[in-house]
Amino acid sequence: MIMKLYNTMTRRKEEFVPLVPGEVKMYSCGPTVYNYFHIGNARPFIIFDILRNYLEYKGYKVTFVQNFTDVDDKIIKRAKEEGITEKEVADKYIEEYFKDAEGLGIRRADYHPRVTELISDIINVVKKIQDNGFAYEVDGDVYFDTTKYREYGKLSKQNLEELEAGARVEVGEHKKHPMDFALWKKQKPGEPAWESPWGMGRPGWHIECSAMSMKYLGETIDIHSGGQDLIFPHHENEIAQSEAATGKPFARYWMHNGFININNEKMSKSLGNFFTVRDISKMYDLEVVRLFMISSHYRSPINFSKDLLDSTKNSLERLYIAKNNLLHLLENAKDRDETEEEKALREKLMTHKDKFIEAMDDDLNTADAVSAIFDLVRDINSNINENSPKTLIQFAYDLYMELAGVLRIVTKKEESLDDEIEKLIEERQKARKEKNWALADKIRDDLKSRGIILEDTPQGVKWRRA
RNA sequence: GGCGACAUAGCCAAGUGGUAAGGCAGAGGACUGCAAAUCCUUUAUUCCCCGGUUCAAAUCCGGGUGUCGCCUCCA
Repeated sequence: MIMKLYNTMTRRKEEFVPLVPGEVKMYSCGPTVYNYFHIGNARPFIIFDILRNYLEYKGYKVTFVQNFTDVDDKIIKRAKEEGITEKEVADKYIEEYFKDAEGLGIRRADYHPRVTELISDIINVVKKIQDNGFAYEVDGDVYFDTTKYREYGKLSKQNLEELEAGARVEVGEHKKHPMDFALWKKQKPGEPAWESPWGMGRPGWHIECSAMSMKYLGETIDIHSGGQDLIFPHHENEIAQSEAATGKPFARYWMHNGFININNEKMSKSLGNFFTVRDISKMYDLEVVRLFMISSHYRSPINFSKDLLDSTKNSLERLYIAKNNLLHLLENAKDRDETEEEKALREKLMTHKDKFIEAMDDDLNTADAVSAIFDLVRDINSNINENSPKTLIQFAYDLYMELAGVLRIVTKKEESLDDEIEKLIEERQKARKEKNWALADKIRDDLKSRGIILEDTPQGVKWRRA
């Protein structure tokens, strides 16, 4: 079936048909690496990682690019504060990005370009724009001339006059129009700079994404994504620059995720409701955060709180218990032919996969996809037990892991126990055989206080971590 | 002023014309030596309010109300 995606450009769900059949080229705006990334940054990283996975699951060859902005005012400021170089700041937080991203189950992109590595490519794009008559230089700064680009505002559905009314013009800027923006910024004392046809300077903020997208994916790409706040001005400017440079459409589908609020308020440092993923990782397994993010639709605004994470943690627990039950059943399963009824069960379980795919095809409705997994889990729990044949258990397990794998949840393996605890469990089993319930319960309570929960099942004792 | 989003049970959240998914929390039951896990039952005559269209609306239209966001760095 054909997938539908909501395209910000047309404000409609559209059938997704890539430019080259079977191949998808996607670019997602990445972090400015001056700090640990926060829970709001995490949302697009997770969502578009899942989009990428799902497109691959559907059989597309996906090329995915996500940039690191490693030259920018915030990085320069940070470097000055800490008395280290801009590169050291960027290197550190790129490394930290990968740590947190891995915890969240986010795969690395095919390319993670850094601005400082592509300066000459960026300069070339700026030159092209200037050669095409869409940019002008004023004393070492190069600005994009928005009045020359007739379609300016097509993504955010604004026109120049309206924008002008709300615009703020900084003193000392030499722009011809308030909405013009810098492609190249003249060096200021003490700032990192590179040689260019306009003298020493550094790229403006928006140009890097245009240059990187073109370099790794070509002049027209399939999907460009990011947070809703990037629609204007960042993505609007990217479109203007790129199309002014190439004369070709820049991206065919624009996808934007909704914001995360804290108690219905925007997260900001001044309100003191700012959470980095690193902070959260100290209290929760980050897989909980991943499940939380995909439990609602990516375009809806969502609230974030500890209570919501606690609730999600319990949901995830249910999924893990189901997985581990299947593994446990598999260990001692009987080899025998399936009955007609059991064969019919396979069909029933497959209906959940259909629902899953239908949901994902509908503009990445992960909330519905997750509910399909819960439906599958319920059917598995109700119908598969210690009497089920091995082939059926394996089938259920594989199906479950296939769907969970697309979302990259329920990925962790069961850990092993240390010898001391193994011994206590054996001791308890012995006590139970002798009907020494007092001792058996005492051992169970002791283990519980050490974070090990025991369950007595028809196939013997099972354990899990609290 | 311009552009836009959201409002569904105690909480979270799908559904967007055909009679309210799923999760968490709670209650009752089955199972168990007792638990845990699991399963079953139960929790919205109703989807912010008021009109309208329709055989039929949470879903479409009009008008309100409330909350939030972008237009300035921002996911």
